Amino acid sequence: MQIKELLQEKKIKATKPRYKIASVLAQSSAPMSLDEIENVCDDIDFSSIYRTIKLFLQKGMVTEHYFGEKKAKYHFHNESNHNHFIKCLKCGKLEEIKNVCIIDEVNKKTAFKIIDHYMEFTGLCPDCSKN
Amino acid sequence: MQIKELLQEKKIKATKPRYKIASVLAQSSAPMSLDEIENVCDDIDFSSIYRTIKLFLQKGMVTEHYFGEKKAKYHFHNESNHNHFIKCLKCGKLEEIKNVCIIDEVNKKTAFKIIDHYMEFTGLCPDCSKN
DNA sequence: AAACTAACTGCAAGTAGCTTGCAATTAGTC
DNA sequence: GACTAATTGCAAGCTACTTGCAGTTAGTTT
Repeated sequence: MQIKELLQEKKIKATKPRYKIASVLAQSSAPMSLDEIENVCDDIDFSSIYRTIKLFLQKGMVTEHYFGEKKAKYHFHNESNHNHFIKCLKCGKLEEIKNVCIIDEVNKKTAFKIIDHYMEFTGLCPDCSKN
Repeated sequence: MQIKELLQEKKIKATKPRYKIASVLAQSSAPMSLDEIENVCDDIDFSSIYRTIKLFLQKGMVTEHYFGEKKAKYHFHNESNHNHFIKCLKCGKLEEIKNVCIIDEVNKKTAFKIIDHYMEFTGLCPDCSKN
């Protein structure tokens, strides 16, 4: 789906900053922090990036994660992307894990009504486990 | 295991602040933030709590988590505790999920060598899903 | 297509949650 | 009980957001 149509669908006024931030996030396979977005969009003020991301979060366009760090990272949300990542202890690389589903098992173990979930795995990527 | 013996085993000088912080964490089933610890240990300076927690982290006595928040929470680590939590969207209550294991499945899906993992589920606890 | 206006942006100042330097204090050894 | 290296409290500093406000802009109305 094109960014323009997505913003229309979500009833978000399509300003230049929003268009650019959405494009950058949509094209990044790895979750990005606010200042990583700022580095790419150096013509946009940090506070505007911050407010745009908050808006995208409310609209369900991005998800927010803390990969064992105090800095939040944001990931463009779509059907094919299920928000399970694995992070390399050595180089910090984040990679998505697809088709892993544990919801049914968790549902059996708890009386909570599960609405969302998030998993984080840490290890060594193939390159780092060699050396 | 007694706190005193644990500190000895980890070769940590058993000062009063450390003893108290370890006791508080060991007795709490829910992960605690630094200022939640400070509220209970109001005679201990915040910076000492901070440094003690960093030490406990290095020694593998506690684990650090961000439950979709920018504030870190710390959880006493032991064999019976496997670090999978579920958080109520409405009241924020955190509850531990036991005996959920997905590591084998993730191992099949990725070339990473998995060293640690962490899962977070969000939903409504039984009380909150009633109202 | 120019005027209108409600929403958005940049700038600057403010806050929360950590993080560190240093002098006074203390646990564990001698 | 004296010694000393490690730990603590205090205060200052830093990082990552967060907010108020006046100028600007997208989308509608004329």
